Order: sequence, then C-alpha cells, then structure tokens
Amino acid sequence: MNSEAKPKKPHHHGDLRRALITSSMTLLAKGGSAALTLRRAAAAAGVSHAAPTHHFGNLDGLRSAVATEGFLLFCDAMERHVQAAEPAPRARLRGLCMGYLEFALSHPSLLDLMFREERSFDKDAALLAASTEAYQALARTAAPFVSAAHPARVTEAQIWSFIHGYAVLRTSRRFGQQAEDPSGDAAAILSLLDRLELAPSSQKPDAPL
Amino acid sequence: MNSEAKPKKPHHHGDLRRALITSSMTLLAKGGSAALTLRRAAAAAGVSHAAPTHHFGNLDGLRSAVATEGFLLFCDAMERHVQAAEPAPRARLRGLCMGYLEFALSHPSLLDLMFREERSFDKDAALLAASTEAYQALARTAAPFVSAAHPARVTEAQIWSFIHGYAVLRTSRRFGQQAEDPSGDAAAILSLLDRLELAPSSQKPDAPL
DNA sequence: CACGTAACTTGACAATGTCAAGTTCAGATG
DNA sequence: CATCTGAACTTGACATTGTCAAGTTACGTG
Repeated sequence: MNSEAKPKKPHHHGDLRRALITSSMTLLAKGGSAALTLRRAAAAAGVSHAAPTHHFGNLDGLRSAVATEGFLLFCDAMERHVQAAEPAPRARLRGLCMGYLEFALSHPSLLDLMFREERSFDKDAALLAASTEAYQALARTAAPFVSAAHPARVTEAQIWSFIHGYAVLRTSRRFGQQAEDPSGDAAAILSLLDRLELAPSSQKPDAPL
Repeated sequence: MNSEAKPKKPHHHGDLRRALITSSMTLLAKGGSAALTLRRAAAAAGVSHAAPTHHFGNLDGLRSAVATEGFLLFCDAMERHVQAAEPAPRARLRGLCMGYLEFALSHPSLLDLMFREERSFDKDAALLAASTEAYQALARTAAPFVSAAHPARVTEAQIWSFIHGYAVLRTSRRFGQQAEDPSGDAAAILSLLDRLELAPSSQKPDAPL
C-alpha cells in the first residue's frame, strides 16, 4: 500500500483514517477548500471513492476531522512561540500572537476550515476538545492581564478577536502590501495589545509588547 | 454588453441580473453559502439553469456580484450607525463597530462570502470599488486616532482587525453564551478601543468609548 | 422591414456527495 | 481447526451541480 508505520495492520488498508486526513490536508494546502473532496481524498489514499464514508460518515465529518488535526497544529504553533518567548507576560502574549499568525500564513485554507461558520463543535467531541485546548493556550497567556476591572472572558475575547481578525484579513490579502515576513508589519499592528493593563497581582518588570 | 439599469425592459426578463442577485441573497440567507448555486438562483428567478452565465460568467462571478451588493449594505450599516452616534470621535468609532457587528449578525453568510480567502478584487472593478468604499468609511472614522506615532495604516488595521475578528467569531458562535443583542457583551469587548489615543490635533472633550 | 446580436433555452457531460448492496478478511466462537 | 460475524472496503447507481456548445427568441437599429 503506501505509508504504514504501525506494527499491526488492523484490516485492509492499515490506517486509512489517518491516511485520509493526511491526503486531505495536502489537497487543502495545494488547492484550497474547493479541492478537498471525498473522492479525491480517497483517490490520493489509494482507496475507492466510498471508503471515507465508513470513517467519517460524510464530507462534513471529514472536514471536522481535518479541522481537529488543524487545531492540534494550531495549538502547537502557539505554544511553541510562547515557550520560545521571554517569560514576561507581554512577551509571551506577543509570542502567542506570532504563533497564531505563523499558523494562519502557513495554512490559510486550514484556518478557514477550522473557523467556518457551519463548523459545529457539538457533533464532534474530538474537535471540541482540540479547539478547547487551543482556547486554553490563549487563556493561559492572557491570564496576567485579567483583573476585576477586566474579566477573563472579556480580556480573552479582546485578544482573540484582535489576533484572529488580523490573521484572517492577512491571509485574505486585505491589507495592501505585505511581505511574507510576519515580523514586519505585525509588530506595529500588534502594538495595540501593549495597551492592555497588567493585573496588579502580576506587576513585575515587563518590557512593552 | 451586460449591466442594465435602464427604466425600460431591455430584453426578455426585465432585469435578470438584479433578480439573480436578489434571489441569491435570499438563498444565502436561508441556507448558508452551500445553498447559493447557479441553478437554484436561476430557478428562483424563473429562468433556465444556464441563464446566469450570460450575466456573471460563472459561479464565482455571481458570488462576486453578491459580495459587491453585500459591501454596499455593509457600508450603509456602518455609515448609518456613525451618523446616528454622538459627534465625538470615540462615539463615532463605537458606532462604526456596532454597524459592523449589526451587519455581521444580520447577514453572517454574506459577510463570509465577502471576506472569503479566494475572493479576488482584481477581477471585478465594482467589487473593488464597493469594498474600497467600506474601507474608506472605516478610515474616516479612524482618522482622529491617527498621529505621527500611530500611522493611518496601522491604526486602521488595528481597528479593522479587532472588529472583524470579533464579528467573525461571534457569527461563528465561538464565544460561549451570547444573547442576540449586540449591545450586551459588545460594549465590554469593544472597550479595548478606548485605549486608542486621540491625535493631538483632535483633542476635544470626548467621552470614553 | 430585415437583420444582427444580446438574452435566454435546451441538451449534454464530467465531477461530486450519498446511498444501497455486495465482497473480503481479521478475529472471536464453538 | 472450521465457522461465523461484522468491520472495512468495493462496486454501482442516482441526483445535484458547474460548465460548455448549439439552438431559439425578440429587441433595436439601420
């Protein structure tokens, strides 16, 4: 067949579910959301056109599975950047945003799939879990900016809205020129978050964002 | 030729282009982006399945025309709210954001169509014009917050990113509970924009956002 | 009034999602 | 070890859709 590294082959293919998700992400990356079809994913995995039904039910099930995989990568990108940043809250927040942006620029169609209006988290527990984990990464990094005057939900929504909007508009090329380098304009734009106040409890020496 | 805005009936239907855009917007509102198909729009307008081709070329042409119409409504919603607001810069900015949000909540699928990644403004002059006008509305309202330290492009991108992200995430129901009333949480979230500084030249008495 | 052509119709085809029915095979059961 | 059961896939079919080619209708103009 093709790419099996598992010790045991469950049935026919090996790990078709995994293979379909992988081929789907390739299709998505190469041809945008319109290129992700059940039949093409099946063909790329070397199985018949109806094989994906058994694993995902229908097209939206496949899309949800791909979105779940996307949230894992997304979460990883954010956490990597946060870890690599200086320990100061603002530096960590900037890192989170840069991770967000890096993911968006690297996987624009995947980001779109993950945040489409019709994507329903109620139907897919794994999707809900993965997206919740991503939200937690943001919430953790936002925590030092939470205070009585600025509740967690509000602060989180502010940060999320801002970086999400910027990421989406950039991937849609809605801003004029934009070098492929996220550190260019991004730093200036993201300076809006400099204006978030640190909570009194976490008042330590902290460089501006 | 193509576009007819004449008072007389040009040929067969009357104003098929207009009728197709109208039926498309109804389909979009009722069934989401998947419900907008060439054949259904044609059927709703009472013409044969291939009639839209003559006016829009292909499906993406129809989508662009609908998006153009969307930008006009969008622009109108923002400008109405800005006009209705107090004249102070922060009140006008809050109005703009509320108009943005109102449009997003009223026409979620249309907003999605307008800002999809694959939407290309280079191919459709009317679309480019309508979207530019919407951007100008934002830029005008953002102008009092522009200074040497905060250039126009940066300030505009900050405001746009923030309100766009909030609007998109709300229409995708990404925040927990949300009453259908935009004035509920919105005011607290949008208070981030309170932190924008007024330019020295427009320093007048101004209530907080 | 004739005629050119824009506006629309009819018919066809390939791609796709989905369903129903059949086939193959891993592992449990006796 | 033989059998059986059901999961994993295949095959075939059908409706929907976008798109193209060719034909038809009727507006407006010369």
